[in-house]
Amino acid sequence: MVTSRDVAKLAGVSQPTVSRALTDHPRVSESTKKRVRDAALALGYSTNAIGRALSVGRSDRIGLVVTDLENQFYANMIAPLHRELEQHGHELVLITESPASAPLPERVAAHGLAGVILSTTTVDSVQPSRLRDRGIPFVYLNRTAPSARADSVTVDPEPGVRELLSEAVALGHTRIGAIFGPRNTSTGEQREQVVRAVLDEHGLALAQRDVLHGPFDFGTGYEGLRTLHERGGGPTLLLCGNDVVAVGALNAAAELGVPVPAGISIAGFDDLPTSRWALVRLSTVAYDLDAVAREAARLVVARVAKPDTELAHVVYPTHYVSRATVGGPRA
Amino acid sequence: MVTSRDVAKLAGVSQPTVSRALTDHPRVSESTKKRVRDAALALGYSTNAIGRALSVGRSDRIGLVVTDLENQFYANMIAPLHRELEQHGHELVLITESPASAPLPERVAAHGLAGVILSTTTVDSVQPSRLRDRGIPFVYLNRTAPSARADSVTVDPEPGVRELLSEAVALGHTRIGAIFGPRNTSTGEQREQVVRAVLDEHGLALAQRDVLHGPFDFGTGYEGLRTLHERGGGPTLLLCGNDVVAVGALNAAAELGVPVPAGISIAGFDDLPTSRWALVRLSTVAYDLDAVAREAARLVVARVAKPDTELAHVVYPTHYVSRATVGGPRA
DNA sequence: ATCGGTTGTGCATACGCATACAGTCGCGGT
DNA sequence: ACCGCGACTGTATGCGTATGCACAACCGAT
Repeated sequence: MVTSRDVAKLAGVSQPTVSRALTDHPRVSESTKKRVRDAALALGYSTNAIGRALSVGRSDRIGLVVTDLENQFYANMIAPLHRELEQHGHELVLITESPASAPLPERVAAHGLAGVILSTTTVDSVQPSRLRDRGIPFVYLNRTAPSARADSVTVDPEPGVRELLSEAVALGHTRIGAIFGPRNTSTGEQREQVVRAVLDEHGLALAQRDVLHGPFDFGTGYEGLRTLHERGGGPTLLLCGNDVVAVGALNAAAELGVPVPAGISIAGFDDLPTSRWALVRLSTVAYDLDAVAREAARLVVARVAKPDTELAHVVYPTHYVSRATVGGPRA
Repeated sequence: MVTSRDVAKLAGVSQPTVSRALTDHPRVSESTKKRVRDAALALGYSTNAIGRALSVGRSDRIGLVVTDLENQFYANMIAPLHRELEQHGHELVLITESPASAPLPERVAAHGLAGVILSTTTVDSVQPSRLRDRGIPFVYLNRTAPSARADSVTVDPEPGVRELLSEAVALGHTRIGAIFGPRNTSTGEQREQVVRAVLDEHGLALAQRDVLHGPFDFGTGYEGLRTLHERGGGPTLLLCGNDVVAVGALNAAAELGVPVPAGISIAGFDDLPTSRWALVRLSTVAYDLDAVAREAARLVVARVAKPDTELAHVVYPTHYVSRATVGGPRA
């Protein structure tokens, strides 16, 4: 392995000078900088991230903590996050919150992460307060936790939900059901509250029996629609906690031979790329998923660089995208 | 930050003893081990990965190098890879081969990765020989490069393709087209060769005008089907380089109002989870994607632990899964 | 010519951990 | 009683980089 000392020898300078030259320290003359750079290039040297991390006390690695990597929602977050972090010279480390393994704060500290992006659904599992105790910057992505003071980037469901329900009401839907996300989730609860509030404005309410809850995954939507179908005479419009759930419902409907939207209308939330497929054409409450992810990346990076600046709470708007899965209620 | 020295002080031993106790060194008495463990627990200590990595000369981090994180194929690899690596005490770092940034070997070395899983489509971009020069273990996932001696886990297209084409011929298809993967790809080339060979056994051949090539992405399938459709009178069965391409074609067909399989049959390769959706029901050449990914993870881990053991080339079989997108040829 | 100030570089050291080596202690055998 | 050996544990050091500090060289001003 070629070290900065090797470069130093070749360039005829000391090791610290190599370090300074390569980090563009102002107190190094241009001529030495050039000599050092040439030597580094000749030897194929690139500074050892581990040594650097140990020396400066932190790495350039950002952890992304998610509940479930299989989930399409998280899968779609990874690419934009990675791109943005890479541009800032950081790398992305994936972490899942498996209850089996060590508590997250310990794992994060042990891995020497510079910062963490929390995008888990369940609120308490990561013990954010203990993260703060350890001085590890973290940012909430698509969820918040008021008690834990940290940057966050979230989405405001209201405009999108308002548009969606206006259209639904105009189409004549009165019996509306929902498959919401898990109850202990800020995202899930917020979406549920907004839906109920906006429905209330229209003089409508969700019947108890038309409301289901479950994790934000395919199975929740799939099983949910089957449950409602078995009961018979269910809602004419089914609001889903997110697109993954909605697609699960859509697939169950297809299997059961229930036409969408003629038999039942289905709406989602998130506007994932798959929802735009001609095979899916999911009507959904949309927002700029890539921008949200990139913003989270920017926030951690900024927080890592300057831990004591004012907290940022970025909120993205939503809008309704009407495609093919919401139509008039069945006769 | 709590260090091993803090633990040492609390436990009344020296720092090296802490290190040895926590790594379960045989020459440390059970009583001191217990005292050290208790002290560590009391202080919430976990060994600093950076310090450890610098000391032992390598980290426990495995890099996954992919062409395109957006691609569903890679997205589906990540979860099983992560799980398997985590079980072995390694973590997963994502790396994309962006031509813009530094050459991969330098980046890998700089990040201090213990090993690398190469799952890029293009063969030469990563310069595997230079990886070997630097002594960084790497493993090929879903591709090979005969010149570079390294472990690999691949898939044998033949049994699946054979089943697929038997069924297609039995159904009466004679005019068969294909959208293959990129030409400079081991996976793409292999699949193409096998298809041509098996077709040849049936006395069939691909007409030049019915064969397209392109990257393994949605757009390739989408544009490909549109191109064939515009020309008119195309093949009755379209073989796609992988499921992502096939789904692209499927969506184009849906937009164009071409019924599948009545208007055209479409087959894929990989059997991604989305291909099983009731909305998709893609007939495809399948293999155990999770097992392939996990095997790759196991191979790097083993290679990192013992760099000089014999090379492993694991090949998984394929089989054909007949769902809804392949039927008899149009009249 | 002398001196304060600036510029550029080297020296020493620290980061947290692991490990080769040296040392201590206690035990059993003669 | 002495020696030797094994069982533990401490000391010293190294991994590769960054950085505070000291120092040398040089500049311009008096």
